Amino acid sequence: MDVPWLDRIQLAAWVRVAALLEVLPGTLDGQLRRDADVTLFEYFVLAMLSESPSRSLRMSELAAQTSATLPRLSHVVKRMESRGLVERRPDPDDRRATTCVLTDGGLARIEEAAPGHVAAVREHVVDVLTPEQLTQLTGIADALLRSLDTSGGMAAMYRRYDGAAG
Amino acid sequence: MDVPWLDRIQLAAWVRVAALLEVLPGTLDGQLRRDADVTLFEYFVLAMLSESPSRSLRMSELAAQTSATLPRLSHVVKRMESRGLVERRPDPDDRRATTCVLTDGGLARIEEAAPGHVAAVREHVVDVLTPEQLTQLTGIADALLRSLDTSGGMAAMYRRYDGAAG
DNA sequence: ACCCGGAAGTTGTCCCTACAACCATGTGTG
DNA sequence: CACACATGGTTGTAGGGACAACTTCCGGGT
Repeated sequence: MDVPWLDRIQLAAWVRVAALLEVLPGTLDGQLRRDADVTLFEYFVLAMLSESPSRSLRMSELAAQTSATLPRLSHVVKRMESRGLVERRPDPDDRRATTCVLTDGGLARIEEAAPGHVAAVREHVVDVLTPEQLTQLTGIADALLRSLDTSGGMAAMYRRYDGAAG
Repeated sequence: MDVPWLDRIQLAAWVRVAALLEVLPGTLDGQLRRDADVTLFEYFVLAMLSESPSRSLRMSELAAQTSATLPRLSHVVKRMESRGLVERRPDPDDRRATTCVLTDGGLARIEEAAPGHVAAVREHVVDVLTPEQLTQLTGIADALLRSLDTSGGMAAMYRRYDGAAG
């Protein structure tokens, strides 16, 4: 464990990234909670389901697409089910599996939440960067995710959103 | 609230950032918890204190430097105090204020934790990017933080770490 | 047919965070 | 001096996430 310390340039980058990690999620999460009574993570769940042709996904796949662990997703989906946003039904083919289905109420909720969320993402992320920085950011995030995602689980998720640096 | 939806390039960037926000904190936090029994946030607290000349900071300033709210910091510091990592003492000048002091045990703890943490930051962030990307990232994070930090509180924090894009 | 390993989910528990309410002290203004 | 208001901080509580244990089920080998 004999690792060289970070130099000035590296430290400058890391400190800013760390601050970002601390602040950005809270900002977006707060907006969604206040305006649509949904967590940022719950929003992702709704989004992934709504973009599925069948409006449904298996729990394990949903977990992969939202970068979450299965236990966490299970808890969240249970709460969402009690609020009528999704439904869980056992898969007849594989009786271990559970399919998570987006309800009409859930669809309505995300359609209601989307404009405000997009506005927040624009305000705090997209619109404060130049187009050049945006493509740089895509490349950077790609590199970081590859090093984090050893199991390759979430490759499927963002591969669908295949921008300039896909 | 009539906001244009994100185009392909913007969406590609945002989806990757969102995934990063979900995964990176957990990775770094997990490493510190396992190897040093400290939270990522607690590590920052120790780091900010250890870099202060007096090894102490007022709560409000410590909160600003760690991008945290005061209630959160208060809870965390209380727990850390019970573990002997820091001490709290009232400020004689302003009797509302509380000064947080790093103990010898706290200093030992962060010195013990630092190598592993730096290794993780290198492995997952610094070393997977080219030097060019690293300076790009600094500029990007700077722009984002400026838009998030309306109160200007954390400017003080990362201004100290003044790299190429300072 | 049986057994064993692994995959899919669920549940329980503990810790952490956000939010709001609250207390105490300082500061400015008439 | 008295008042209102702001500042610094703590506490209570409710809710979300991490981790580990457990159940059920599939599949391959013998």
